[in-house]
Amino acid sequence: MSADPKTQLADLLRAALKSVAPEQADTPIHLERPKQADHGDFATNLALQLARPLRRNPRELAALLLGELPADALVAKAEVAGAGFINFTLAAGAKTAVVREVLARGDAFGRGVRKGVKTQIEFVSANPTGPLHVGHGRGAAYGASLASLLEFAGFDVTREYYINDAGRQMDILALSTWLRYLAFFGIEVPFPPNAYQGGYVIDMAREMRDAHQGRFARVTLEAVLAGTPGLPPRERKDDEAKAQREAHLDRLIANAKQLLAEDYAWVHGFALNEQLGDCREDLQEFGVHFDKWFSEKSLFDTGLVERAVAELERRGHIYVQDGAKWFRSSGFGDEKDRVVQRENGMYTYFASDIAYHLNKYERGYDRIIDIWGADHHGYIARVRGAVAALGLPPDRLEVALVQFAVLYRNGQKASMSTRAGDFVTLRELRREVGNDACRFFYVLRKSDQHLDFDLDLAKSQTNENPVYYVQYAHARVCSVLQQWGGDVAELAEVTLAPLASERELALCAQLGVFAEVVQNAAADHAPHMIAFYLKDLAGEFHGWYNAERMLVDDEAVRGARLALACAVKQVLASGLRMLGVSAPESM
RNA sequence: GCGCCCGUAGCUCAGCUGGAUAGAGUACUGCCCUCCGAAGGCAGGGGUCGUGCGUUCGAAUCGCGCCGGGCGCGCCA
Repeated sequence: MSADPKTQLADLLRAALKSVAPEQADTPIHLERPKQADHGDFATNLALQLARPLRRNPRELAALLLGELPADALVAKAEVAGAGFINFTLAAGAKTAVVREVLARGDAFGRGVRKGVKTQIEFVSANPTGPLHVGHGRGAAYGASLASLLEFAGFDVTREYYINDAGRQMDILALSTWLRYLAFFGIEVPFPPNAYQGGYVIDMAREMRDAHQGRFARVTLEAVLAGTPGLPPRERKDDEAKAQREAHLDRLIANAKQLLAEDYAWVHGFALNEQLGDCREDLQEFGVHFDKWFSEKSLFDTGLVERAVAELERRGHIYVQDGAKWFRSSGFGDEKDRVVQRENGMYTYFASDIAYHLNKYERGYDRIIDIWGADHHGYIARVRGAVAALGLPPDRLEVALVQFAVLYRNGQKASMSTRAGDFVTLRELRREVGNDACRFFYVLRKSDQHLDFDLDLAKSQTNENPVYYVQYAHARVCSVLQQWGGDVAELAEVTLAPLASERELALCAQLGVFAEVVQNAAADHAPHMIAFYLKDLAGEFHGWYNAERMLVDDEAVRGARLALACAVKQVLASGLRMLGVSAPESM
């Protein structure tokens, strides 16, 4: 298979460059697609770049380069323009050739060849303490799309979810569930305002009661509350009151562990499994798949957390102060040092995260991509620092930040606190808007850009969602092909000479950039570029569709046009697939 | 206070890593279904790219200073 026009042109230019200026033969050759049609199909600023080192007029250099350009059937016209650009117009045959290539390669068209680059992507990783909300949804849609995109670009991708099953938040969930459960047996412990308020907690408590009756209720109100500092008045919002509420909660947890003894692990595990199961189901319905669910707790069970901290210590990056162990992250680009092991002997979340990243490296990934909420950006320096301190190459670790989605309802910001139980869940959103619109909408802007998610708009005006525009183009092609009724496979052999109108050639050019868009989007971690590309491609198609008929009597014209439409359909399907959006045959 | 992100059409956003006359969608105006799907197309108005310097052949894009907005700065996770 011949190389694509862009590489061929670059080769021709390289040859010309070598004879015009051998000493500058390494100058990178940049070819771009001009915005204006009369600037041809490709343009290069090579002469402008050479002007400075060679101390020569750029237009003269451009003319010299053109003089030395080897003749090739690919190029129909090449001319010097503007300040010293060289504009190329391709032969019509070179432009339409992409149609045959798409039809020949099918799903594989546009795929990159970087096989063997092991890439791990970790995303969502929400605490399993309640339903996923709209913010998690964005991380899920972004991560899943990026993973598919990288895979399409040729990387060997593993998708991973990190389960925070070892921390205080899980204890709070277990406690919350237990307190709701106790209420069924007349033990009415005042429900702490900083425990999980959501109705799903009561549902879990009810399940516990139905399955186990009073097994976990052989306690008294006094015993549950023993030693707690009590709750400050609701209206108090000062730091002291907050600290007291947290202390109250911690004491309740301690009491629960003591009173339930071995049953505490059961309650904890029950709540975890319920929420994790719900989360998995939710993501699966959303078309988001994971290859591995990695437990934070397992890092403790296998002793990796201990080993990671010990390794940092061995390398001299740990010191003790105020009874706690500190990692000297300030020596690795962080703004200050961080605690890894508390005064009470407990490891911090940071410690297990160091261990987790050590584990990722030990599994031998070439690229490790973490997708975090943008509020974690202050966390990057310390994790990267820890990686470096462990003697691992920090360049392999890439962090992509996803800004929160801010919900608007009736023009008002909607609250999204999980603990308050007042938020819109991903599941609710999916049911209202549909998975396709949801996935597309989420990746329609750069991930590090704030997303104003207007619920009313997304719910009530689904027909205006751009996803339908792209899907409609796909369905239209399917519809025409069906009415034609011929053998699609034969279209791959058809002569493409009848494709000559401006619209048809522009459409071919659009198909031709697909592989490039994929590579750029992959390099930038930017699946939104795929979404925008699809919108553009669909737009070109709709315009053409309205201007020309495909099912005409002239067999040659009909064949060529159907072949083009078929190629468009293929690329639309490939792109939509990357974004986790369906490509319907009819709608 | 320090750090990161952002400021482009009335609104929501792109802008291919420095290129030629800054683009879509939406909204507004006027057209196009006896015609493969009108969830579509065509045409039109709409801009000091927050702002001021600088870097160079050339800046929405790179650097610095302001102005405005978001987020983060725990022995929480």
